[in-house]
Formats: sequence, structure tokens, C-alpha cells
Amino acid sequence: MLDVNLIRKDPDMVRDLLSRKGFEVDFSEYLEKDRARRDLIFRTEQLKAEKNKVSALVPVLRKGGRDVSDTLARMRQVADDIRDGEAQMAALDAWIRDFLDALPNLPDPSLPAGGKENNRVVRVFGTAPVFDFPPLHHVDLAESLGVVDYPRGARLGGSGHWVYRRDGARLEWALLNYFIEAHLADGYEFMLPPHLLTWACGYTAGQFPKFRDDVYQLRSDDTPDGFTHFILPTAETALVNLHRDEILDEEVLPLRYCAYTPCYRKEAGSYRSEERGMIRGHQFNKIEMFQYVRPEDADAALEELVGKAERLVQGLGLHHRVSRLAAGDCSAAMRRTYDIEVWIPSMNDFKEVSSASDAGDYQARRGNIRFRRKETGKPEFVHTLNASGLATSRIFPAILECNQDASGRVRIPEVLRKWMGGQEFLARPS
RNA sequence: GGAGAGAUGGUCGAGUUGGUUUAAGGCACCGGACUUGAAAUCCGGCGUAGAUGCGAAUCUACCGUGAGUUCGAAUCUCACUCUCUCCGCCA
Repeated sequence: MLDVNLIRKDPDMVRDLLSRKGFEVDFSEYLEKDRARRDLIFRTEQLKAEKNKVSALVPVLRKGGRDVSDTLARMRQVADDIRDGEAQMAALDAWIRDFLDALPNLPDPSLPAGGKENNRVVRVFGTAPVFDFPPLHHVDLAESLGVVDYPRGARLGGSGHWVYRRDGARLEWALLNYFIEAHLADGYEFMLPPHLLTWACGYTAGQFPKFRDDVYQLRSDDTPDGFTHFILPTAETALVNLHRDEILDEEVLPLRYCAYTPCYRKEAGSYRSEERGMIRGHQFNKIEMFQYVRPEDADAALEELVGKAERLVQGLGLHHRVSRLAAGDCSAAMRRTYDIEVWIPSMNDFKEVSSASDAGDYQARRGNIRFRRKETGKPEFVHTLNASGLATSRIFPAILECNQDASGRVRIPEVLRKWMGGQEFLARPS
């Protein structure tokens, strides 16, 4: 949700910023309706004030033995007028709400306009591994080592699903432990939220109503619109709703959270043949980091989140890069985003393992999440930031492919071994 | 799934035969007085959002949510959500 006062004050500036995201909008009808709405509020409230005044007078007149039937008749008319006004208001409000709900967040003014092609790489770590033998694709490695079962995953869940098995399951679990431990050391609270969320959660996150069809929904004949819950596409959707409709004390900020959940995504139409294996599945594991901060602390928080995600990848010894996304490549709710991408040899390309974003007050406005500033005593919207820390579904293939040797063995990164019985290599099935 | 009870500002809590209750009062918190300082005491302040206005201020809405009855609803009616207790089922 954008600040309506900003749109009233400088609609051209807002329009120009949105167009950098590739979102074209004309505010003239909105501004007209906004004006009409305020006029209507003024008229209706005056009627209500009269109603309240006269209603309080009725018992006094009665006590004085006066006939009030004329007064009641007149008030019946006023009550009708109020009802009319409120009906008009409801129609205007609905139009305005739909309009505002559809507006994405403003991009940070410092971002270049346009899409992916204008992303800028800001840091690169390591170099691509060089092999003195023909390296295998992670799907082939995983199958020969028996660590991922793709055919049976598809049997269970359809395409885009797999089963982690044996040391694959342990490696996956070790990665999650490695991430969580790092966050705990940095003072983040670890939590396990529900995976089935209500409509309001999707709205606050900025995913609904526009992107409601991108998530898996649970439907029922018992509800008016058939919708009951959706399955979270990322733990961010849960974490951003934790403090919905709250006014936080300034002293508790920044709130630093991390959560583990699987992420469930339809990924309709996004499959590409080179994304064979676990690069893009309908379910993947992720530790999400999330912060609620004061507006002035958002810059530092974003750098902290990116830094944390980078260190995790570095700890695994994987070649990766950090990019600052152009306005159009940031998702709708975000004002700026860094992507951290890890090198996948078989794709000869980098794939995203973490996205660190600053939502500004966009989500906080939708979820009515505020804090009371000590200095002024007034509530203000918090700023919310999130970053994966990390998603495993690209890390796992990267480890397999980058750590393979000529004999088809895969070396386990040092930092993970304590969760894998001290093993140096993934065991072959006997 | 069934039965019962409940939901009131940051918190506790009164108000539920509809109309001086303008949502009382306590606690917490903030400011001031007193005090060497603190405590205690006293005084004052103290929810959120919106509209009009340069401002002072005035008005409106909000008592779980949404409808309804009425000149007038925290209070009456209906639906829903959540919490608690008990029963049933269950990993």
C-alpha cells in the first residue's frame, strides 16, 4: 500500500517512479474519486452530528412532557440520508481500495529503470571451478549416489517433486542446521510458523489479491468464495504477519527473526528445460530471515541481511555473485532487492539462492504494523525487510556439481560435516 | 464434530431491563509539585483512525468481525471468527 498523501501531493512523481518498474498508471480518476469521497465524508458526518445531538435531546424532551413525534419523523429522514451517504461511500471505498491494492511499491529512486538487463553485479566471490575431467550434471550425480530420487518423487507429487534419500536427506538437513546456527549466533529468533495461512496474510505480504493464483490454495464448498487457506510460498508471508495490527514499542526494534519452512510454488509456465533437477521445484526448503526496523535503520538492516546470506554461501566455498536489481526486476512489494546467485557448472550460469529485499513501509501499511516512537509518542509504520538465508534447492546442486571428483565422489563442505557423522564424502549406497 | 462460557483502550476491569456513561475505576506509563535524591503523597496528562481548518479547535467512527432493528446500540437480533471448559475422534 502506498501513502495516499504522497499520491495526492505529487501524483506525477509517483507515476514516474512506478513506470521505472514498468507499471503505467494514470491517477486522474483516482484523484477525482478521492476528492468526492472526502466531500461525502464531510456531508455524512455533519448529518451524523445532527443525529447524535437530537437523539440525546429526545429523552430530555420526553421527561419535560413534550411531544416528540415531529422530531422523530424528521430524524427518520436524517437516518435515511445517512444510509444513502454510506452506501455511496461503500461503493467509492471499494473502487479506491481495489485501485490502491493493485499498485506495486515505489522503487528506490536510486535504482535504474527497466528489467533484468539493467541489474548490476556488485560483488563476486571466488571463481568457477575448473575440472580436468568431464563433470557430471547434478541429476546424474544425485542418482548415481542415491541421494535424490526423482522418478519416485514424481510418482508421489507429480513433476517438479523429488525425494531426498540417504545422505541426500542428511545433507539437506545439515544445510538447514548450518543456516539456523549462524542466525542464532547473530541473535535472530528462530521460529516454526504455520504453513497454511489465511487470506489476510497474503494481503499484507503484498501477494494478494493480484498474485493469488501463483500460490496453492485450499478450497472448500463451505465458504462463500470457496477459499479457506493457501500454502505459503515463502516463510516471509508468515513472518510479515506476526505483528499485524500491532503497535510495537520502539525499544523492541529491530526485531530479527528466522524461520524454517518448505516453500510451495505453482511455478506455472516457468519451467525451462535447462532447469532440470531441483533448480525449480514446487516445493523446496528455505530458512528465511526477517526484520522489523525503524525507517532510519532500514539501510543498515538490508546490508546486514545481504552480508549474512553471502557469508553462508562463502562458508560452503561456493562461487557466487551479488547483484543489485533494477527497478523492474524487484518484486511488486519491494523497493529494492539484492540477489545472491550461486554458480551452477552444468548450467554455465548463476542461479538465485537468496533475495534480500527492503519493503519500506509497503507491507507495514497493508498489515497496519506500527511502532510508537518514544520521542514523539506517535505511532509510525515500521519498515520490513526479508532475505533468504538460504534456500537449499540451488545450493544442493551447486555442492554436488562443484565438489565432484573424477571418480564421481562428492566432497561434503567442512562446515556441514558435524551434522553428517564427520563424513568427508557422500556415501554410495551399498 | 457436539455442548456450554466468553471476547470492552497498553493491561486489569465496570457497564449488557437501549437514552447525563462523554466507555467508569484501578494498574502501567508520561509531565509537574513536594524532596538532598528516591519512595510515598498530591495535581495534571494519557487509545486508534478519519474529516473540516493556517491554527486554536470542532466533529465523526471504532467495545472480536460483518450485517440488521431503532429517532438513538457496548447493551437487542442474525451470521461468522477466535479463546476457554467439558465430551467425542485422532497423530
